[in-house]
Amino acid sequence: MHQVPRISDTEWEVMNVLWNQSPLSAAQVVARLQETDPSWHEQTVKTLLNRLMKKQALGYRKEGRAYLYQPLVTKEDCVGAVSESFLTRVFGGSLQPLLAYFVESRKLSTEEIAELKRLIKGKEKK
Amino acid sequence: MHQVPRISDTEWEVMNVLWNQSPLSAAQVVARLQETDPSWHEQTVKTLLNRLMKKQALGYRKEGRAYLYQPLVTKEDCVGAVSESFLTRVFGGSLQPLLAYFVESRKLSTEEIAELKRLIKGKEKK
DNA sequence: CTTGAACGTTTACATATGTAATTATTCTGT
DNA sequence: ACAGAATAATTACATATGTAAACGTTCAAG
Repeated sequence: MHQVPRISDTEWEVMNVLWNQSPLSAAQVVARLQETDPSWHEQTVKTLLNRLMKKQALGYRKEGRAYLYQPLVTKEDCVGAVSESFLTRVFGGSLQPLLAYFVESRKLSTEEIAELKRLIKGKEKK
Repeated sequence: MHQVPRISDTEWEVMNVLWNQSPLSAAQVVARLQETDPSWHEQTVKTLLNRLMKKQALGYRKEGRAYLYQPLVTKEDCVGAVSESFLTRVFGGSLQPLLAYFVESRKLSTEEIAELKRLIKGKEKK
């Protein structure tokens, strides 16, 4: 588990695109983001890409005129870091209250419940 | 579910103290925080209390020379807001991956597993 | 009454974040 | 070779955040 840079809310959206597929050019990243939210501004995305490079969260290779960006940190590592912090801050570090909260928080489909049971069964085995 | 102000990481620590017990004076809040982390600085806490008041997250009543602070927002509302944002940002809004991640992330005691099953059973009923 | 402790208020300051505009560079077509 | 389009780099700027110091006020003890 490597140490990961702190990634802000909007930066997460950019990273999510690149974790989903990479490498991508800036224009492609912009296009992906605009698919779900047309209000994304080209320059804003460029700024975020640059900041993420400074943080060593992204790298790039030149491809003609454009850069192709790609993650230097895994999503798993970042999810781990931010989840840990979330768990600590909001639920005092105790897993049970967190799980209770989310399980209670919304409807779960029958399949989701089945899946969850399966997961728990897996833990039990150990 | 009221709208809640955005509460930063360090502000959460202060709010947690006051959600746990209130009203408390600034000095008492400082003391509580220092119990778990002696590096808390008096002035830092005062600043955070002030910012939280500006945000309408805290209120106070005068008690002689000192203020007694108390939350104006419930922990439930704040947990709801930040959990929603976390779920969206990190797990694309899907509950199942989040639950899977946390269930897998660490050991669960037998009791915790039992408790979890109970929760799930409760959901099933509906 | 004066002084210091206790408490709140104001000011400080670097870094982070959201959101871009402006500028520089470079490929590409004419 | 030059102009325009596409990119990246630089600069901008308000607000948020972490972390306090400095200042003002007031109560309490001498």
